[in-house]
Amino acid sequence: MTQRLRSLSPSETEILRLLWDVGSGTVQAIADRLPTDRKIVYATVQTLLRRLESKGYVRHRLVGKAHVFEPLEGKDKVIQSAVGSFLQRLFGGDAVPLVMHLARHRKLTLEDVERLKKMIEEEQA
Amino acid sequence: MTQRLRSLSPSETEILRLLWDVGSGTVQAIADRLPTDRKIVYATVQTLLRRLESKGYVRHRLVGKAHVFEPLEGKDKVIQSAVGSFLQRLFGGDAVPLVMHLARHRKLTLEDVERLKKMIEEEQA
DNA sequence: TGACAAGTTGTACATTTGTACGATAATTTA
DNA sequence: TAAATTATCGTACAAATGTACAACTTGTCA
Repeated sequence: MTQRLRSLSPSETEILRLLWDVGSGTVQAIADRLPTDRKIVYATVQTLLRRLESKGYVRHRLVGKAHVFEPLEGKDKVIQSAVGSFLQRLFGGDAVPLVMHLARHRKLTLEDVERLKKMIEEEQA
Repeated sequence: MTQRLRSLSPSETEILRLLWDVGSGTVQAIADRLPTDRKIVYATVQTLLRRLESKGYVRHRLVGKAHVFEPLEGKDKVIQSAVGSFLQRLFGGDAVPLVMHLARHRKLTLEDVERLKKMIEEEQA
């Protein structure tokens, strides 16, 4: 019985994403990938990783003295839940206004949309 | 000097969205629009509206004994900021994986994408 | 072998968040 | 006009969040 996914705070989510990006890494490795304008210290990243671990999203193993963390929960599952609640909160669950917003603010190119279209056509087949 | 937008908590965002939907309304009116599975009482909605007011997102005027709340900040500005930080947190700022996710999970139809495409073409003109 | 560096652990703590009760005031109704 | 209703206001409070210091441990290098 896989224990219910506990909710992720924004900062935790941020850190978890960085971990997905690298696959696995030490506290230091994660801290290094923070955008330069994101000013939190090593110890804070460490705390967030600990919390992610206690919530069951990551685990670590020892490599020498260092803890190497790696994601546990499937990325897609986490994203689905995050996107779902975000969508609910801000748009009542409807994705359309969100993508319209993205388009209006030039976050999507024509090529992106072409790929998107292709993907949906395949899904339907 | 319009004071910096203070951050919105998830619950506050949820309530603010409902207020956008109705344009303006009393605490009761907002509470009534909550999805039935969202179990928070009148008093809680009231607190959230008060907090939204103290953060400068809404204001109220008296109509009889009741407080009628209405949004202050432009919806688009708030959405932009919310979407922006969400995107940053979960996808490092790139909108493409987000829409791909939506497509894969059938949150978007072909017609949606057509409209999207048209919109982008117009934007570019 | 003794000091330095790199890590971890325990702990802390102010703020924000989620949620709501009880008291009070005004309004309607019987 | 007394009772019921409807609202607000002040306040509360536990939990989650964001952020981080200080102490301890262990491996490494001079």
